[in-house]
Amino acid sequence: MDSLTEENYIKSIYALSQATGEVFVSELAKKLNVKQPSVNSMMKRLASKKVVSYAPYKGIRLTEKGKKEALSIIRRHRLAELFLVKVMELGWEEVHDIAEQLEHVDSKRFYSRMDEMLNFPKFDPHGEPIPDSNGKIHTQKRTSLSELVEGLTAIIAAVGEDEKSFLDHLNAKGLQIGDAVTLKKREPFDGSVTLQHKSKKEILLTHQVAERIWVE
Amino acid sequence: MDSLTEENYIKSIYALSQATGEVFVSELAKKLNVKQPSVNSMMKRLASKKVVSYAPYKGIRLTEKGKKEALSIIRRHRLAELFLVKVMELGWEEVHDIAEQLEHVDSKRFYSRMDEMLNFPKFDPHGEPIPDSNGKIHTQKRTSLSELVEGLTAIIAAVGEDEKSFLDHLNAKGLQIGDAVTLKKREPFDGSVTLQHKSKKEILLTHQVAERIWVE
DNA sequence: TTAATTTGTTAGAACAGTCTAACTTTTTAA
DNA sequence: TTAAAAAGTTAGACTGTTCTAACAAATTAA
Ligand SMILES: [Mn+2]
Ligand SMILES: [Mn+2]
Ligand SMILES: [Mn+2]
Ligand SMILES: [Mn+2]
Repeated sequence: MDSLTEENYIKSIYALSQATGEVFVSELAKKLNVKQPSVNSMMKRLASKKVVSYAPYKGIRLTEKGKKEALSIIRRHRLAELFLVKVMELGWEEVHDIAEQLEHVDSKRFYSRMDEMLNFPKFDPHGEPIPDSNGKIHTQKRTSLSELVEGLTAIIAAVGEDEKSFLDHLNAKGLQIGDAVTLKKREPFDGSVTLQHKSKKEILLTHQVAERIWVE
Repeated sequence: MDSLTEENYIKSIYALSQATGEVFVSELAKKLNVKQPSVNSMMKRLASKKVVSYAPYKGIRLTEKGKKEALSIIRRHRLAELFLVKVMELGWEEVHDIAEQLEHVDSKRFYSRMDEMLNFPKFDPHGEPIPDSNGKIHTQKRTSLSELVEGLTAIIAAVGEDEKSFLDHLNAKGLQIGDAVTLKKREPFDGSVTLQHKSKKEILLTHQVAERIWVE
């Protein structure tokens, strides 16, 4: 079994290596708020556990075993988030921090009951896919609001971040998963976008925000 | 804030010092499955945090601050157990181990939602009282089945243990909180008791089991 | 009331996880 | 293509938690 600390490293390695298949020590250190030598010694440990493969001065990659573990942690995190929203009626902006803790609870029963109560859900409250119990995850590629063609209407499918401050911002703008929005105008100067929302209101988002909203 | 390890020490000190107000190093060591010197150094740490008061070779006692912290942990544990039974429909025999983990989750919202969903409950699934959010707990003294007068009928109010093996045994005997039982006979030789149960069945319990069942 | 036993303490080591300082390798830019 | 900057590594120290070995105090039994 992995310690809480090891689980957090594994999860971060998975997240940061999504694009290229590998992460660098410096990136991991920044993400986890530790110094590089800490990452270094943890990589030795995880390599000896066959969770990552890594050669000095080269990028870090998860092994098959490591990927399995990562997906299992992500599954627990996302199931927990959805449970907190659907069953416990907490806001989508407040569940991430609690799920960071619940994901480390060691109990098959706890998670299988969540899964049942939620009727084997496929997406978390932020639109992220929930890996199934075998670690299968279907990642469909989505368009970001920052690249949606002007004049088109699309449905908000996911948000690329679940930090409270970002979600508070979306709450303030009145945007939620599932909402239909029409892209009225994109400013060429700064990439900010004006949306027509079902609420009739016009909503202005900066590029920084728009690029974190995925539509279908 | 206390670490998980510190919280577990505090909870055990509270439990073991219930009767006399103090615990001994040897008792704590046994309960926590550590050696005496480990307890010793943790007591120094907790004393410096003003959580316990303790002088070398004397018993260990919680300070007022320590008692508050203990009751807060116990509240979280028991709320979690009840939540797991009532909301998540797990069995009373399987919730203790999960609650051992959930009690360390740091989130007021998580626990206040549980409290609301359960309608501010007073007892956990094993009949133990749940301290309120100010740390008030009402401990009523109860009679053990091992000292109930022959011929009398009483209601099972609580069980003095929540280990899976013990509760599995009660499940097998068909006993639950709230059940009415009549004490038919107590064997003078070994203290075992025969009960008349609402299910019509006669149930035989050893003294060891009977003394852990509290009735009103 | 002395001796044996039990209980508690100190000293010192170990492991997980982190850090700083110093050094090496790789990458980037002049 | 060399020099500066960035990234990675090693060594060594520190904290939290635990252990074993050795010793001291308190309790119990002879
Ligand atoms: Mn999250
Ligand atoms: Mn999420
Ligand atoms: Mn319990
Ligand atoms: Mn209980």
